Amino acid sequence: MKDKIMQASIRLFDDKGYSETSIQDIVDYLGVTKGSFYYYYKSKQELLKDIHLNYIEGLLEKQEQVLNDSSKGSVDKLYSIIFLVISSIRTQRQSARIFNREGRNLDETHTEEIRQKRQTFRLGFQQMIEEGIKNGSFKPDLRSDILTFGLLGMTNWSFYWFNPEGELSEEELTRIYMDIFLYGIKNEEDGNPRK
Amino acid sequence: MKDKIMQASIRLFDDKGYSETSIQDIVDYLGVTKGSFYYYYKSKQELLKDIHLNYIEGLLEKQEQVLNDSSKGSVDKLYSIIFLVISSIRTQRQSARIFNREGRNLDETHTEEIRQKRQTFRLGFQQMIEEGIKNGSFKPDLRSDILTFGLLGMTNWSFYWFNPEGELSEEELTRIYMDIFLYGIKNEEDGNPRK
Amino acid sequence: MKDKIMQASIRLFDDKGYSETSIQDIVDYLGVTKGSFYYYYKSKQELLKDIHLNYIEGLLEKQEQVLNDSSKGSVDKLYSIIFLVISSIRTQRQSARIFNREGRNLDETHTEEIRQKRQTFRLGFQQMIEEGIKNGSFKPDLRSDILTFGLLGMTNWSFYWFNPEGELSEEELTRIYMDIFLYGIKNEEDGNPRK
Amino acid sequence: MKDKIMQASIRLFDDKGYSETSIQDIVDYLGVTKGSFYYYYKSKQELLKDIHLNYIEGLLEKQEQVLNDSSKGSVDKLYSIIFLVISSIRTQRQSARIFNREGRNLDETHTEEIRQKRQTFRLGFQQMIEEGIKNGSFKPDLRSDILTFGLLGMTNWSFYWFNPEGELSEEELTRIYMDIFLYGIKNEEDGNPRK
DNA sequence: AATGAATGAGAGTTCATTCAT
DNA sequence: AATGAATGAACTCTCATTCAT
Repeated sequence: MKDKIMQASIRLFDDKGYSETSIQDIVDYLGVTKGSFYYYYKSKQELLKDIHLNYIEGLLEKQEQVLNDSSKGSVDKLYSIIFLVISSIRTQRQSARIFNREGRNLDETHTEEIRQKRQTFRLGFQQMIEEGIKNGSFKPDLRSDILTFGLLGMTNWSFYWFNPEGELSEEELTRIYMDIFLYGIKNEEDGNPRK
Repeated sequence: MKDKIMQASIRLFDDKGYSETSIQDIVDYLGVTKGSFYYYYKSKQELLKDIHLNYIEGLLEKQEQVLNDSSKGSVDKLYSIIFLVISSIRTQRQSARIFNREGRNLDETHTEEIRQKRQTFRLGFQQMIEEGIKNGSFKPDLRSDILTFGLLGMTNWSFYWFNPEGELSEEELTRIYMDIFLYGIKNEEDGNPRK
Repeated sequence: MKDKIMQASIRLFDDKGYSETSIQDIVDYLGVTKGSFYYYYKSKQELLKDIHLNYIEGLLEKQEQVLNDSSKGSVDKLYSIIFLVISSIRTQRQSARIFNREGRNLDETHTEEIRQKRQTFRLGFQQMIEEGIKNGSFKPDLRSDILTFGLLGMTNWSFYWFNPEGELSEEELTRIYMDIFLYGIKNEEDGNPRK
Repeated sequence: MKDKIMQASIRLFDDKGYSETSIQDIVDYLGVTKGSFYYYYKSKQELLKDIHLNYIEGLLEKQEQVLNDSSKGSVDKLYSIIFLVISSIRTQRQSARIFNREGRNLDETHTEEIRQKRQTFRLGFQQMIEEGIKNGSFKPDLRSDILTFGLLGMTNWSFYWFNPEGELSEEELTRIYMDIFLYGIKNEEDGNPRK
């Protein structure tokens, strides 16, 4: 039941927003009563916190696996992490959007906890890029911090438009992103190089 | 007064969220009473709609100027639009974040209107890229739609981390984004090309 | 209106108890709506606090007048304070009972404030008795503190049984209490003194 | 277990109040579950009723012993009953306070039963005083009813301030009360008799 | 142009109680 | 003898909105 409540809430929070979704909405959706909700969750806040933790901890775990995979080079790791995010759209889109939009509604205690895990993810990404720079995979003069923000912006934005059931597969999208990031979009053979 | 209400609301909506900000919060902030608010705005909704329209229409206008500037090549236009967005962070950050987060709270009538203007902006961007492909500035095999989403994701995300008062100027950030997008991050001189 | 709410609440709180009286009960009694209540009072707590302060401050004021009246001897002052309390039963019975029963439901901040004023009243009483001992009106070996508690117990208890509309007037009750306290109940002329 | 529930409840009801104490509070305090509570008590009401009956019946029993002790004169009986109440503060303070504060929360059926026993106690007290008047121990012109209310007020109030572990023993307090009641506080040797 | 009083619907939460196991 | 899941009614409080002035 506790899990059913969370699943329903994720759907509704993503759809209408955390504040706009009432406990009544959630329990109506499940055909139970408000008392039931409060049997499993101390408050609406706690539910939101659980959704956040669930999401970010899952993401961190998967990221770690990629980063610690010594069989992969930097380019492969980059691919894997981007793919990791993109492929999570299918299963985690709603959680991810809640994660990115509703953090403000967490209370102070959890805001900080979540903020730190979010940062851990970003810094893990960034370190991987710095490694790639050191080992010569990536250009030497890159701003790894900004590049990280840029990559995350690009992938995170995908949660708002990419449809994994559509014409483009997750692998293809990841490939396209990689091509852009690795080689750029400038046509060097147009006779007006670096115009 | 009407404008003062909007400015206060933008600040508060960005800070706490639309639903979490009460009319009382707004009028307290200004030291007036609720009656005043309703003298100028029919409803909270209408205020939100005005904030949305204000933002997107300003953006569209500026975009048009760039797109219609026949003195600029595709690369320059790309630079200008990215710079347009980045430099709006200083003056429009709060509006932009509200625009990207609170659209859900518009009523059906305005949802559609805003959605279309948002799309107009995106398609304008996309067309510019397609032109660049046609005229040989950009690589021929690019997916202009996805590239547009990617670029927008990158720039829009900047609203959440970039500090225009910080060590990095708006021009520098735009330059860095351009370098990444135009030439990529792969180090081709590492002896292991396209590893 | 604010005052009407307080008067209604005093009646209801005394009748059913603070916790057992809902805001709904109060506004139903007055034929208004819950919103009205919260227009005048920030919370149910605040209302309770106001009732407490109203009561104890009124009492302290009247006590001060008696204590500062230099035309009165100690016995007269004793009479006056007892009469003060007894005669307040007619107009303040409900407030007094709330004051004595519901202090627990105040929040910490106000608990302390009220506790101090309550103590001020008691210590004022006690000092008056000590004066009477010093000036020879009362017996020299009395425990003024315990006597004060005893007197207060006796008078406060009256709020639960004395009916000012009944056969006994306020003056008569005060007189009876005075007689007991001044001269005791023991019949010294019974041939078996101090049996 | 049933008794442990009652003991825990007495502590909590006295501390926070009947309405403010939830069944959950009680069972948490004991480390059991709500089901257990309802195995032993039909309802929260029933528990409150049991606490009331327990208290008043114990008191009545002890009172009866005193009243029926033909070896005691009226003054001794008075002493014994006051001592009975004062000494019950140590063991029964919490029950007594609940008894005096929470009667309102009993349902109609039990309100009446309790009211009658409470009255029986008071009338027993009063009769004893009337006997003392008849047999010449007490002054002939006393209002026994009011005197009884006064005595009870004085002793009952002690439940809110007297600390049996403090500097004053139960015997001493009773003695002080007796002195006041028997002989009064007026100093007859001050040269201004009955001033 | 602005106020202050009032509304009414709905929010999150608590809680005594029931019942199958 | 005791549990844990579930209920449903009631509770305090919030808030967008209205309207006479």
